[in-house]
Amino acid sequence: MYRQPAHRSQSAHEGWRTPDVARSGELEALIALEQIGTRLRFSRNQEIYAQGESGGFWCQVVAGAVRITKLRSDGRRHIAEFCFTGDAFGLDRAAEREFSAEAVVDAVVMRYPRAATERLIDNNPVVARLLRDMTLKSLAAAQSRLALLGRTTAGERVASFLLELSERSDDRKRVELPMCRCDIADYLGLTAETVCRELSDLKRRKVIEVSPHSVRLLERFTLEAIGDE
Amino acid sequence: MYRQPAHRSQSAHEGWRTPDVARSGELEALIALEQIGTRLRFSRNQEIYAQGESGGFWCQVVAGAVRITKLRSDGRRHIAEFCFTGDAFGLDRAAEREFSAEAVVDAVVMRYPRAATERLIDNNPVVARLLRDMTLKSLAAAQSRLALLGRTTAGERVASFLLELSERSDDRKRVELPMCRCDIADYLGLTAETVCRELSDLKRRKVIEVSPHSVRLLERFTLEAIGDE
DNA sequence: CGCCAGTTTGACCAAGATCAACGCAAGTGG
DNA sequence: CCACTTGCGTTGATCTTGGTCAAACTGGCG
Repeated sequence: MYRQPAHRSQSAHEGWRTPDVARSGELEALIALEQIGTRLRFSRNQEIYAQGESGGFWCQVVAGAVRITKLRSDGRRHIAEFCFTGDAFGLDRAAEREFSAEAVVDAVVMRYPRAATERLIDNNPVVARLLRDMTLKSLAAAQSRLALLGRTTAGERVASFLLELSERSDDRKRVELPMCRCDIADYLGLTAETVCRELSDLKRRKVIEVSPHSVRLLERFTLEAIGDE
Repeated sequence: MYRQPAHRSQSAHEGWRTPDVARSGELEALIALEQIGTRLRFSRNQEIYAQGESGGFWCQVVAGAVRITKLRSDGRRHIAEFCFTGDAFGLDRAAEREFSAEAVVDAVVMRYPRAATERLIDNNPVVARLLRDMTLKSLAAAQSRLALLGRTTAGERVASFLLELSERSDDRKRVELPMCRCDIADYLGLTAETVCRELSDLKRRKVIEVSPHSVRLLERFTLEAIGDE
């Protein structure tokens, strides 16, 4: 999995970097993309786009966190994805949005119009590759989450959620939880109460320390044993 | 969702067609792709590629059905996807395969080497677009399945599974089930027994008729009511 | 200080898993 | 051709996990 560098810039380019050596033309591609994009600011719980809207653009998180959610007619909510700095979202090209996107905390987002992006793609293979890599990354993430939701216990889900966040954290031992418990629950297919209980259980077993918006990982190894199994 | 034409050819191009008018250069793109591909035949339950292998190629189903599975160390299995005629699979470009692919029934598959595909992509925007469309389609499918696995009851899962298959079936009222009950169970995150019970329940309520490898939809409307809700 | 949203904990309940038995059709070998 | 096996499918009885409901707690913030 792609790791964030320890020192982050606030540049809109953040997250575009690939682990391998940059290919020729990549910088130009990034500049071209930045030129068609708009930088936007959203406050906590503000909607970025809504389920059912037409999707004339896609986005990338510059700072903060975004949740991609689906609300069912009976009120049940599902969170498909949490997006952090560097993550792209809203790439799908369906006629209308299947999901809505909301800021979990105050966030900065680059928004790219789809039509202009298409033109760039057709004229610049490097842009095409960037976009495809991002899409493939989303696909891989979605598929590994499918395996998680399909066949795992509540404990396993919570453990691998913490590990997933810690992979993306600056400090491997400390995980920030910008979202509330019911967001986590809707992401993991559990209830907020069960998430609480599993966190408390891990706390009782001295695997983690818990506070409402952050967790300290005391025994990563134990967590991994729970999460993989 | 994209519907199969009523009359199918056995051409490797099957499934490439898009609902809108073909873009210029599309035929050339398809021919170029076909030239780098190999046509392969697999028998029931035969492995197409294995979890952990290096993924130097991607595939497309020409005939039959393929399941994309992940086996966990403790024996629990998860099926990420069933692929039918026209579906692409193994697109991800990770160092090694996260999932394995197996023929559900005897199947014909086109296999495309990744390196040659990359060259085509860089030289031909139409090929790039085709590949990206397929990837986006897989992504959309994975995300809507996430919502399904996250927050639904056994009955809802079975109902929407039947509807999903009927969307892709020639005869809207008759669904073929090439896979066994435990495949369905591993796909829906249930047990084979629960799948059976839900099917029996729908049968009892005269919504469907069931035989081991096919289902007749008597009351599609009821099924939709169960599936959406 | 008191309020409020979010978190935590407990008691109870139900959906679905597990375990077990049986049915049934397609091989297989004598 | 018929016993026997084998792999699925179906059904029932019981148990467990996690959901539901309710109440107490906590930390920010006006």
